[in-house]
Amino acid sequence: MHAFLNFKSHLTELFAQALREVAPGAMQTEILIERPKLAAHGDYACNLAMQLAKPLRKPPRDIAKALIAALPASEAIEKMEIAGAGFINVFISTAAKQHVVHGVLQQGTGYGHIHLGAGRKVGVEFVSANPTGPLHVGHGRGAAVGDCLCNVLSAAGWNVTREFYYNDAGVQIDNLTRSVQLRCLGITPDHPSWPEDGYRGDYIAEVAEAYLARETVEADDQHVKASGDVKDAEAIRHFAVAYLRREQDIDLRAFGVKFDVFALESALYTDGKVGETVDRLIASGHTYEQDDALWLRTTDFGDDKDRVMRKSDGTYTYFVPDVAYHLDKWRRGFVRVINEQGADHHSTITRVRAGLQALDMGIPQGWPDYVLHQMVTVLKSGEEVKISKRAGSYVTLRDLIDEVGCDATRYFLAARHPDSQLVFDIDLAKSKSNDNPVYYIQYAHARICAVMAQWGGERKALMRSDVSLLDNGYETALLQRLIDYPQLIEHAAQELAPHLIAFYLRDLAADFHSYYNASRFLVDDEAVKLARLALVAAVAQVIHNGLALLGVNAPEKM
RNA sequence: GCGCCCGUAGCUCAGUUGGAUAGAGUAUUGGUUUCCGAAGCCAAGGGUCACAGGUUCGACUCCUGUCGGGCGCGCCA
Repeated sequence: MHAFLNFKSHLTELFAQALREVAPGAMQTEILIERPKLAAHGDYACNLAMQLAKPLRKPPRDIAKALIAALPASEAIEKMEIAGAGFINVFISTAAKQHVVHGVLQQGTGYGHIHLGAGRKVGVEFVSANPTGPLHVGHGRGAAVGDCLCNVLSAAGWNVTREFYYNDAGVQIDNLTRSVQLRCLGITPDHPSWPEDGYRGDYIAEVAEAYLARETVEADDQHVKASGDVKDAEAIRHFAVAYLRREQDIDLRAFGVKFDVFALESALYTDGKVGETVDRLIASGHTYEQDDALWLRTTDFGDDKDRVMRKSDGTYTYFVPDVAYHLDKWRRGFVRVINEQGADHHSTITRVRAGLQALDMGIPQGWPDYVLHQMVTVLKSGEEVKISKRAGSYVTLRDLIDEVGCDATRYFLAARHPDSQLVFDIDLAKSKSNDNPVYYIQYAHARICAVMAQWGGERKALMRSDVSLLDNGYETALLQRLIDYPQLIEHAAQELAPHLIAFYLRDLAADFHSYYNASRFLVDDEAVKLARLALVAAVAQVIHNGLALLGVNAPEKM
C-alpha cells in the first residue's frame, strides 16, 4: 500500500514503459513527473511528449496521444488530458489518494522515512566553533541548518554522524590563554599593557575566576580540574578550552543539538595524522620548497595560487591538519561528507579538496560536499549589532534562545535558503512573536490535539474509519499534501535544502486551517466524524514529524 | 583587480535537474465568532522576476556582459 502512494515513481515507471513502445530509440530521455501549480492541470504532469518532439520530428500533441495509448493501465489514474503545448496531465483517483490517511496513522513517526540513503554513512560537520568564546548568531545558523540537514538525511535513510571539529592549539588559543592569565593577575582589557589581539569579553574574567577557584569543568568531550597556578600557561590553556567548550555545550543543549563526535585539531598532530599527510603529499610530488617554506602546488587542482603547508618557523598552516582530518573521515568510511560552514570560510573548499586530490588516493574530486550559509546580521532597536569577538560585543546564541525561545530561533535560522543573507531582527521576533510562522504551524497541531481530546476516542477506531467519505476540495487538498511529504524529504535530502521543510509545513498548516474553518469534525454522523478525525490526526502526525526535523516542538496546548 | 554568493510585490522571503496565467507571509483595505481554540478564516489591491543581449518549442531558472549588495583574497584560523 505504501509503495502505491508514491504516485510520482509509479507514473515514472508507467511512462518509461510507454516510452519504450512509442520511441524505442529515445531511451536515454529522462522522464520528469512534476506537480503542476494549478489544480486544473491535474495532480501530476509529464512533459515527455515535448522533449520527444524534436528527435521524433512529430508534433508533441500527437506524441502525447501515442504515449497515453501505450501507457499501461493503472487503478490510480482517473483520467489523463493533453494540454498546452503537449503536457500530459494525470488526474489521480481520489480513492487512491485516500489510502494515505491510514498509511500515515499506521506508520506514525516513521511516515516520511525513505530509503534514498540505503543506510550508507554520511558525516556532517557543523558549528565547529573554536573554544575562544560563546557561540554567536552565525554559529546558531550553522547549528540550526546543520542539525536539520542531519535530521532530513536521517529520514532519507542515511546513517548520519554529527561531527564538531575544533582548534584547541595554535595562535588563537595562545591569545585566549594569555588573556585568561592576565585576568588571573588582575589586569583588565582597558589596561595599557593589554595585548592588541587579546580577548576582551567579560567571559574571560569568568574563566579566570573559575581557574583561580580550582573548579572542575566537565564538557561533553573532556574533564579538567584547574590547578589555580597562574604561572602554568599550559594548565590555563587546558582549563580555558574545557571551560569554553562546556559553555558551548550548554548552549547547544538548550538549542537541542547533540554531536556524536568531537574532533580535536591537536589530536591530529599527536597521533601522527598530520605527519603522515605531509609525507604522502611530498611523496606524491605535488610539493616544493621555497623561501624556507614547504608549498603545495594547489594550482594543479584549480586554486588560483599555491599554498604554504609548512611555514618557515617549522609549524604547519591550518589547512594541513584540515586535509589530514578529511583523510581521516575518508578512512572512516563516509561515502559522503558534508561540511556546513559560514560562507566567509568558502576559500577553504578549494584548498581542502586540492589537498585530498594531491594525496593521490582515489578520493573523488568533488569530495567533500559543502553547505555554506551566508552572513547573519542582527538588528536590535533598529540598529545593526556589529559582531566582534575581540570587542566582546556580539549577540550570543544564548541571548536569542532566552529572548525569542528555542523553537522560534531554530525556525528562523533554518527556514531560509542558506545562500541568502539573513537579517535577524530581535525586536521583531520578540514583540511580534504571535505572527511568527512557527506559531502558526504549532497552532494547527494544538488545534487538532484539542479536537481529538474533546472527541476522547481511541486511535484504533480511526484505523477502521471509512476514508472514502473524504472527497471534498479541502480534503483532497490535504490528502495530496500528505502524499507529497515523503517526496519533500527526498527533495530536501538531495538538494541539501532543509529550509524546504519549513515552507512545506507552512502550507500544510494553511490547508488545515482552511479546512477547519470550513468544516466541523465532531458531527453526529459517526462514519463522517471518524473519517474526518482520521484525516486531521494524520495531518497532526505529519506536522509533528516535520517539526521534529526542524528541531521544533509540536505542543498539544499553547 | 580576481574568486564565491545574492538581487522576485512597500517589507521579509519561496519558486522542485528549464514548463502552462510568477506564489506565500507581512503591511494596507473590506468581510467573518449563538457552533470543535479568531494565534484562525474569506476577499481585494500590489510585479518590466536589477538591466541588456544570447541559447530553444518554452527562461525567474542556463550562458555572456553591465549595475547594485555581501563575503573572501596571509608563511591567520
